[in-house]
Amino acid sequence: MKIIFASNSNFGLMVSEKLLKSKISLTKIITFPDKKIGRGQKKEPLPLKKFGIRNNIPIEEVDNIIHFHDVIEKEKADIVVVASFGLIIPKKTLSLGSKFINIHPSLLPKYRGPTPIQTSIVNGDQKSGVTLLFMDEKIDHGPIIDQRKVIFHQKIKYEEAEKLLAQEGGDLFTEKLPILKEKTNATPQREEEATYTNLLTKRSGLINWNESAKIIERKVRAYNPWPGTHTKVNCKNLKILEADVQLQTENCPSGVPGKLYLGTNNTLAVQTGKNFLLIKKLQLEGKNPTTSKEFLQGNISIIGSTLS
RNA sequence: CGCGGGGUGGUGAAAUGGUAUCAUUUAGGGCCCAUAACCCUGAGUUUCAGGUUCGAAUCCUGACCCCGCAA
Repeated sequence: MKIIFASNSNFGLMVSEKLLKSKISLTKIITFPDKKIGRGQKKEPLPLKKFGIRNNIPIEEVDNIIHFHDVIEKEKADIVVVASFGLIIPKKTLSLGSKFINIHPSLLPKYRGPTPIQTSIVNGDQKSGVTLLFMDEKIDHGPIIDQRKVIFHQKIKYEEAEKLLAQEGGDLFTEKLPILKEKTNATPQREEEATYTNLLTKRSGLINWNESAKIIERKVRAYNPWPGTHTKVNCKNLKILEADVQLQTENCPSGVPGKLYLGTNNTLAVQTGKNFLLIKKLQLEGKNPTTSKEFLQGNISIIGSTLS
């Protein structure tokens, strides 16, 4: 059976790794061409391409939907698996005869769109899941083959959630593969329950200190490593890598949101719209990541200034 | 050659040509019912290779490494 795997994300990479472990052989991987990346603008193959090379899976580098159409037309694969591919596949391509299966890291119809994992963490969901569905021309809209739930613990971070969901997604696909050949039952999504997620930008990670510490702390977990949660101190970029919420008692001093205090155990505490955010790990522009305790050993004078 | 910051005790930072300093750490001692608190004493550092200089962490050249932005 010919299976093509199309993805451009780390999630896709992890799913394909899981499939490899489950002895599912992919006929071809479709991913974006090498991009200029990092300092120095060196061209670097995307992780999924490297994965393909390592495991002797043919790669097709595709960066537009016309080229994608041609590849699908030529290959005549039985199944095309798509996991956060980044291009919207038109009906013309979907009706070429291959079965298009999407692995989406949320419990559809909740969290359609590009950032389901981040959104569920920001919303404080206790559980999420992964959905296997047939694709149609609308985004994350097709009939559902099956779903798996994944429990999110209290302090789950993006990368951990992504890994859990990718593994569960790989398992789910592996399990359903035998019946995908035949006529498969699939349940249409309940349209009235659909919610959508938005694309994140670098700006999404800019912290608004008027928000509550609870929300900011969730964003710290959801948005790292990208776009990262950042703020400015003395005109320099400061990334918040790890944080906690500290409840504010009534007799605690209360200042403008963004103001820095010395917290318990020599950590950095920031006044937010509601309660304090305890910064545990941070990174100043041009510097290595440090714990806030270490950071304060040489930067104690920062206490009292305000983040913006 | 996309733009930029940086490399100083184990860790985080000062010192911009003249005795390398501070915090933390660590060893020992003191105080105390007790302590991660407080006091005293000690330990430990300029990434590497050249160059300029009476003298370099500091200025110049080269190498290696780390990081922010942008993509």
